[in-house]
Amino acid sequence: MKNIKNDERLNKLNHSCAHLLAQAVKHLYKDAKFWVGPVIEEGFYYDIDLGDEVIKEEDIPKIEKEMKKIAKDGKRIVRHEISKKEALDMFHDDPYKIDLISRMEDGNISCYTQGDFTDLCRGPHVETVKELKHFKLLKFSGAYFKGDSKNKMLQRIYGICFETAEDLEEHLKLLEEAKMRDHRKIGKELDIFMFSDIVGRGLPMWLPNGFIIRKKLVDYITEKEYEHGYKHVMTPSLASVDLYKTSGHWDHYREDMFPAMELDNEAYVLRPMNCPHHMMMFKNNLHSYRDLPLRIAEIANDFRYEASGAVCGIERTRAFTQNDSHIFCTEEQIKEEFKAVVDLILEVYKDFDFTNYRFRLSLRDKENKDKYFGNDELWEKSENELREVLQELNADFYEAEGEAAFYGPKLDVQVKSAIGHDVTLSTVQLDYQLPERFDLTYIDEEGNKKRPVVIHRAILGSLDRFIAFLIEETKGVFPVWLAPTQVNIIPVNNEYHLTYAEEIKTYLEQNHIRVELDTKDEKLSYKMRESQTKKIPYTLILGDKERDEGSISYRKHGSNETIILKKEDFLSFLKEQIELKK
RNA sequence: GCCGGAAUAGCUCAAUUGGUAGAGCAACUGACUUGUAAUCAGUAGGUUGUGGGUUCAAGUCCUAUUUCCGGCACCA
Repeated sequence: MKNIKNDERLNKLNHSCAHLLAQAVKHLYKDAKFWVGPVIEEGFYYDIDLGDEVIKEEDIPKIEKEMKKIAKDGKRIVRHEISKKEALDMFHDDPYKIDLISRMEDGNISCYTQGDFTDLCRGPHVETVKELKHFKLLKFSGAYFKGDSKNKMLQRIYGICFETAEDLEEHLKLLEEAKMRDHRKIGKELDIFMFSDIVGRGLPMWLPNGFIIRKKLVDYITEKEYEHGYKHVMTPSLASVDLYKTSGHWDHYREDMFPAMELDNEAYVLRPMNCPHHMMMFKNNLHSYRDLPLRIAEIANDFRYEASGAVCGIERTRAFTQNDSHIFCTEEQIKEEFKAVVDLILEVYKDFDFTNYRFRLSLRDKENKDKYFGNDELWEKSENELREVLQELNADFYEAEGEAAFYGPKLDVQVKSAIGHDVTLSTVQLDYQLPERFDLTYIDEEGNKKRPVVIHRAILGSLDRFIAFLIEETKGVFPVWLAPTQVNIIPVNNEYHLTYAEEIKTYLEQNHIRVELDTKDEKLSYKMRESQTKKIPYTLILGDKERDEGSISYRKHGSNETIILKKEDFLSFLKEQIELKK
């Protein structure tokens, strides 16, 4: 999909189109006041204050029509520079513009005028509105002023503009195709998971197909972690409120936890994360510096009372499973351990053929320091440490302020979902705070008590979200080792070939292949179609020929080719693909 | 949580201005006995998310509520 922001010409077109949108809205809503209308990767938007009015679905075509009308009229877009005082005069009755202007420096304030509409803007813009021919308004919604939920909600309209009709059409087609990849759609079609109103919002139930995928992923990552020196543990899905008061989570996230279960003298909560349990596990022993790094891992169920508007399929749920780990190490070991985690992430992504991801160095918001534990010095230090490691790894990354955890900075691995959500798949976090709060210590070479550092990390992140992404990347065509059904057998004729088909089924089953035999009284082509739409990796056709020579003929999903192999050769061919990930 | 929208058969969707809820696929039954993406015929399937209300009459209008969808905010 085209990134509008990265293309100079498209950038101009879309920015100008945002002005065109504003002008059209001004024609239709006399009292409209405008906040900002930036270009984004997906096109542009404009945030508008319509007083008590809100944009409705039926308003969008009207606005679009007015935009076309103005564009056809073909006014020139004229730039003029004004002083700060002139700007303040010009927009004296517009609190939004005054807000912007007051934060600008005198001398380089520019405006753009097209016909009866003038907007404060840096530019650049296209020459005339006539150039804005191939645009579409895509969606609309409320959006908080300055992105703060304490502020008033403005009306936001999204759109996109292209140079040619073909480009626009192509883009709209891609958007449609992306919807077909939506994990919620495929998850339903392939019976991977389900939801139920009466079970509750955001609580996924994994159907047999989904369970196999989860189990295989758990086996995979557990084995991999053993290879990398992790020790797996198991801890309960709830804990006393005191535990979270100690960790600080109670103060920070109380509202986002399921409410406490209060008993006579006790109070428990469903756990929203596993760090505190693992901290206590570390504290269970006296540790020598020789024990470090200690890598405790768990496939852990967690529960978060996510805001109703945040819940999204299995991408964001209220009950989920983390592939979590806490690495307890000395300060000297941070870099090495951090690097090892990044290497592990890369290794895993390679196994899944993931290439569309970006590293994000998530830093604290310097304007809002009270949101975070710890002092400036420690934050500077840990942020620098992560940055240095990334540089040493030659990793391509971007920095994002305000994305850190309250206890430390993070390296997040960001991916885009089919419908365009920017989500975190994997994360590595550096933490000096929880060891302090839990008073964790180890004994160093000189026999002194020292404070360890904790690296929090999740590779598959939450299994749920990981599977959501996996579904969208593969379009439901899972690699053989993960596919719920690996082989589907279709006898040419039930009367003559069923016995042989059953024989092959047993043979494969005894060799741990997940196999189905389709005995339905339907045409071969009908069954082949079903086998393909269910996205089963291999479909076997067994008839006279195969029975007589003890062979199988298979067709790989998505291919038209039929290949005949001895059953033993087919088995080793399958095994090869399955073993690859172990 | 906030703004907007939606909810009809297992699934995907129809149903003029309020006037007897339909289709395709799936399921089931029967016929056909088939070599690589849909064989034919029949049967069954619904308190239109839920609760109130308006009306002679509500899938359709009003209201509350639940869930879902598009964004915003949030994301340990």
